[in-house]
Amino acid sequence: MPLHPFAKQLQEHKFEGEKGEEYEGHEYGDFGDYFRKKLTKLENQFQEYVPVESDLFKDCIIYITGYTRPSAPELRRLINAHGGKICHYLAGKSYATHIVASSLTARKRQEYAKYKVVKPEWIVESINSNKRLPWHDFRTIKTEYNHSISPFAGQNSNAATEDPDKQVVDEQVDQEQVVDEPVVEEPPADQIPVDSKDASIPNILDPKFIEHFYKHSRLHHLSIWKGDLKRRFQKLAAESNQRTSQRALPATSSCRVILHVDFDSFFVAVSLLSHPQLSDRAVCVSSGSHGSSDIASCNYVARKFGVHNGMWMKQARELCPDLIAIPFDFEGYEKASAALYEVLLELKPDLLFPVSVDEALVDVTSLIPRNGSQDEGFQQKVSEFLENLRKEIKSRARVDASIGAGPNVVLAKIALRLAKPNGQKYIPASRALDVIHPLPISHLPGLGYSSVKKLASSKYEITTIGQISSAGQQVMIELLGNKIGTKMYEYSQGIDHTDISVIPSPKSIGVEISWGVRLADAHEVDIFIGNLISELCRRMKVQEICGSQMTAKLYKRHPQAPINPPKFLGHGHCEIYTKSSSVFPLTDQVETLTKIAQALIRSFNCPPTDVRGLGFQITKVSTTGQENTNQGTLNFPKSTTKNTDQLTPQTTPRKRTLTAPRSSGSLTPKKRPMTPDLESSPSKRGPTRAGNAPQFMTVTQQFREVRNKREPKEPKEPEPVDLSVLSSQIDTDVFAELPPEIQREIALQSKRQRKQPNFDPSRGRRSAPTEPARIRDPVISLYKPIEFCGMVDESSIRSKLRNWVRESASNDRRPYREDAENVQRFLITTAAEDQDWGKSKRLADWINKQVALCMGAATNEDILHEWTLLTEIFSDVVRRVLRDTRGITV
DNA sequence: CATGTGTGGTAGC
DNA sequence: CATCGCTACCACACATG
Repeated sequence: MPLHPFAKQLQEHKFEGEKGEEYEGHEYGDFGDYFRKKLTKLENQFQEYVPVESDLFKDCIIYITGYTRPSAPELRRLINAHGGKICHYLAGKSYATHIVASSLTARKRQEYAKYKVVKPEWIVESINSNKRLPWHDFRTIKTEYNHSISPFAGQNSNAATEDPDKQVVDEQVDQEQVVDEPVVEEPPADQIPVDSKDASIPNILDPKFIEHFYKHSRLHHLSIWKGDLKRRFQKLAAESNQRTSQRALPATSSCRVILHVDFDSFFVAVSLLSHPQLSDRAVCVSSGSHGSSDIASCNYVARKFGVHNGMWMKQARELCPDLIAIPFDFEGYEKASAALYEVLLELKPDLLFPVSVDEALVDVTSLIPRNGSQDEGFQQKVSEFLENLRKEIKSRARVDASIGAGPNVVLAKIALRLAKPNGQKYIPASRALDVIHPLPISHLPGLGYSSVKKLASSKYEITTIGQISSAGQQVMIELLGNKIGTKMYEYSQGIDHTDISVIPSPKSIGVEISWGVRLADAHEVDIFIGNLISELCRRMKVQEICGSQMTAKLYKRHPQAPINPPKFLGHGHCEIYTKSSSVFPLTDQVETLTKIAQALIRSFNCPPTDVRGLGFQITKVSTTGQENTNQGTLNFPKSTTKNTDQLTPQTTPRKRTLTAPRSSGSLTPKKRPMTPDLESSPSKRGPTRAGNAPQFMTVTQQFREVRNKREPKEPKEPEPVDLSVLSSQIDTDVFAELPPEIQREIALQSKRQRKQPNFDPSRGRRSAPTEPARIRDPVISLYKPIEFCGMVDESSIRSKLRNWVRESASNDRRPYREDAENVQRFLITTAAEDQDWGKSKRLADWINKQVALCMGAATNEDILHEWTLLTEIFSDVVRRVLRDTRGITV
């Protein structure tokens, strides 16, 4: 029997390194992914092997979406047979030439406005009449939608060619214009009008959406900048520790001088550098001028009207009708930030702890010498120091900075609030209580909106720091809990134990988007998850972080919330759910994490159209980079760099009290290295590992162990198929096509694992026995994966399959991934190639029967369930292949 | 009581 | 038309055995 080239390829295909993964082509749970990829591959193959009947759709790249008649697979077959190409997802705006859809949601109508969106009849009737009919006659979207685009775009870009700023300044034009126009950062005039639609948001399914969103998200930038700074200073600290011996920290905390340095209304100040003529006006930075746009930052002129950060434009306008909005200037922010940190580094402070892109804590104790404890001139010296520092920052960053100073962090922070705008304030320990007690509790770092409200509305009616002090520690604990209560009480006494000498290593890494998320169906949800996880993994690779657990977060539209929230494309009022996976081996692989993520989200059982946001966080992390032991003390060797002391009027050599390093200093190892993988997932531990005294391994070492382990040279341990992941991996197309009872079954499997969001999140429920993504102990045995090399005889195949099922049943074993792969591969080949097409169907049925027979009452329910599901998948894949290769429906 | 999960709060503009 | 509501961490209540 001559092998069809496609079948041959399948037979010979090695599944390792499917997509060029360096390792863990066999990471657990891969089977589901394999299944999905294989189907895609199948379809791609068909594009080449299906006999071409005509050239009708030559050069057409067609995307099919939603329910269609004929079905999507049938349409695919027809299109392929007539010279067209299928596009499996809308990769970019321009990729697909046509979209086939019977109907579209309003949102999709908008999204697809630029495409040729046609009804399936276009395909069918074109084929029937043997010529490509004009697509206009089969439009899904009515004409008006396709018009409005280009005229507007042209107008937009024209407007941008004029210089809006000049106009504004010279003529005092209405602010409304000012608001809009600077927002347009524009390409040169020769830009093609239609293309200047850079402003349009990419399709949510397009990976570009995420890129685009993050590019414009201020909160994203803030977080990323902060992370970058932390890493940078951690590295710096590590280096400085290597070069020099431990440098002693100033003796007691009470005589230290900590600065909290921060730019005034940072974003707006920097953005104003490009609009200097507006600096006396009420100005804010926001991404648009319309009602629901967030105010990221507003200047003090605007603040006088009650405008504040985070407020919506709509409300701000009511308070301050003349408010002017100017656009973000993310590059400018980075530059100003760099200038600030340069200045601070040049100080060579005792410690430098980044708080934010525009904000840092600096220990400058040894830069301001003190003559005895009762130094009358000390305050003056501090004052001069701050003055000079602020001048230097201003001259280098071109933006005003304020500085708060105090003997500890909390006092420095409070002082900063008092210093703003463009000022400085030193709170010496001796005057601390007098200064802070009259202040409102909102001045305390750590008390946000909720806690302030809680304290004020309590029976103690606490509104000032002084009242915290008199209420006492017990009351605070009663109101805020042990830790925070104690801390806030201490703050009220001017006491703070915050240690800025250590920059802790990262404990988690995550991504989240809860804006612009509008998804039509489960398939789209999966695609979006995939894109998010890709982004997450990209960051993990850059940061050299691997992790062993995932927490998924879902924003679900609140049942009573409107479909379209007041904020354009915002998440509106949502119920938020989180769910963690069980622990898995350290990884940073997209495929693995995507599957886990999809399984987690699926478990929420949220209608896809109600999804308003998704987030994923990786925990139990380990860095692959250099040594991960705790460091972060930033000691600056005075000798190695030249001292440009212009900021330190006192040129006295800094005194270095040679006390012993503090217990939390950089030489102190972390309490105990985390052992995420080896502890929590013993199944992945190699047999030899037990004797290895893992407690002496650093995290890094452990990580390397695991990493090496993942690419085993020795015969692999068999891995069970993880059906909770697997089932979630079934292509939604496939899922939709599964018989209802199987769908229910799969849904049930998810339900059984955890509560549904719709339910009251009461805690009383038993937790389910199976967790998603759990890794079971693989049996290390004489296991050899099932093979069918060249087998043709049906009865021998049957007996092989029966033995496989029997043996597994008698060992009460879940299906192993590799077995499942091999069986499925064999079934696909048989279905696609064997002269006797019924054979594949019979074999699938046979497996089904054997499972029913062998996996009796004695079998563990979960295992039985997995086997059952597996057989259903087999049957389904056979059905699909038969239909797609031979047009046979069974 | 040690441990894990889900939720809530905070910070930066 | 709009808009770009992120990220990391800590702390707690509660469940589990």
